[in-house]
Amino acid sequence: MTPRVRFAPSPTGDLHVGGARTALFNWLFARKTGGTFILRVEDTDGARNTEEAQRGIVRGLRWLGLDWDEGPEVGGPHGPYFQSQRKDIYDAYLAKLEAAGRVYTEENGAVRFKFSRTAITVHDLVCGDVTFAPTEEPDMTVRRPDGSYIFHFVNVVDDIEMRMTHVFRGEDHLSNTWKHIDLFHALGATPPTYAHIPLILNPDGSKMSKRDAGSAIEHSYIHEGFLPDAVFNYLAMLGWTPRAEKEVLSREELVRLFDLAEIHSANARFDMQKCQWFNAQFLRALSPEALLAAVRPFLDNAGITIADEAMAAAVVFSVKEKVSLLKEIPAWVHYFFREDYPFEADVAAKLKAKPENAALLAAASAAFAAQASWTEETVHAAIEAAAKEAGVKTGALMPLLRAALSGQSRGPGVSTIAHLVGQASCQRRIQRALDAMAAESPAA
RNA sequence: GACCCUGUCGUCUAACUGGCCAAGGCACCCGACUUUCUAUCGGGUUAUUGCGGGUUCGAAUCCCGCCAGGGUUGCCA
Repeated sequence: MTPRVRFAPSPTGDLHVGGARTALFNWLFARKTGGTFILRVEDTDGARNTEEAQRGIVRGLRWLGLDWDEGPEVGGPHGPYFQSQRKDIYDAYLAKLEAAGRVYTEENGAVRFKFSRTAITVHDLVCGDVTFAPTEEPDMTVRRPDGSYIFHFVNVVDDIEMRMTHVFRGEDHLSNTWKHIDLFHALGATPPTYAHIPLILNPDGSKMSKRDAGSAIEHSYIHEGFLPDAVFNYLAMLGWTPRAEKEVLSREELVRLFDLAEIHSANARFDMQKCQWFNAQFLRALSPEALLAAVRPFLDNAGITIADEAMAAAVVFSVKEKVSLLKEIPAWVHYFFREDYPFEADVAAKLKAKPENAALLAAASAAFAAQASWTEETVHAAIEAAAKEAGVKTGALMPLLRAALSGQSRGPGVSTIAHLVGQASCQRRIQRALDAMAAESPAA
């Protein structure tokens, strides 16, 4: 029997890291074993579910590349995949429970499931055998007075109906699993194989909830400029360590290495810095074109207009080792795309620091103007020659040129900047800097 | 409160079925290099493996107790 696993979110809010990680482990298992990954929307609580939340979850899963084989948008033989559309099925299963004498109706109409009140053992792939003593809890409500059904019931019914073989979910469900097993037995079905994976905690060890940093996929990752593969990689390693020499791994490598038995049983704390480190690693591995495509929304958002695609790709590529998040890139490259960039305070001060700076810049400008070929190498050579002729070290001229050409004190190599903005622009940029220096330093 | 899970450097984790100075990544600190850096290179600090007992020649690994964190205990999922 090929494995069938599912991710069953409730659309009450954004896709949460915990949920994303649960989906990811299910996906990894399915892809590893050649099984089927199903997405089922548990929207039985009409009062709390929203259409927008549901779309957000789908968006988040797609962004992470967690494609499902059955579920919303793709269909499948066991649909519908929205619990809100499966009432007839639940009614039928409730009738089974009735026939077996395992339910009773209260005065207000709510229906409760009679627990067997025997010891129940959960055979968990991560936690081992966990035995729960006969319960003293009140019987469990499975249907509300208004006819809608409760999570525990529909979850079990759908796992039976959708032929789930394994159920991998957060450890917060472990304590309730005996109820599900009780239900499976009452319905004459065999429970799936369970694996309860550890929860993700905040850095301080408290429970990570909706509003905590790093909790929402869309807000904390997509909008911040993370790469899907990087988040995928980091999430996979929260609670699991692949047996590999390295930890920066591709999706394919992660699938190949995945082993459910290696998942830890201790909760993991979320480390945003490590997550960003992963992102930096993946960022550097991107080609100029891929990097440009990824950063484009952030460039657009910063009001940067691109005229030359190849040049833009080379530009973002030149700063890829300076950043760890895509959203940081615009601040590093904006001056490449405009010539009215501001001179940062310390940069302006540096330019005016020495009276001879103007002459040095003018010399460099003249050297640039004389260039017949314009490659990074020839530009570099021209700068060195200009410095030598002026009697200063190359290291003295470089910072001045950087300041004049970019208005900033940080960035890619000066030759790279000069080469990318082009010969003509270099002339204009240096002249503009000279003008600014003259205007702001009447005394000199 | 009861029940369940867990407890190795700040953090994520290693350490074959008990056996070499408890290993690595991230973070941090220092140094070097460089035209800049949130880059790169080099080096380094941080753990009596939650605490206390016990078993053993030997325990992070096994047993007991305690403590701490998390979870569950809903007509939420």
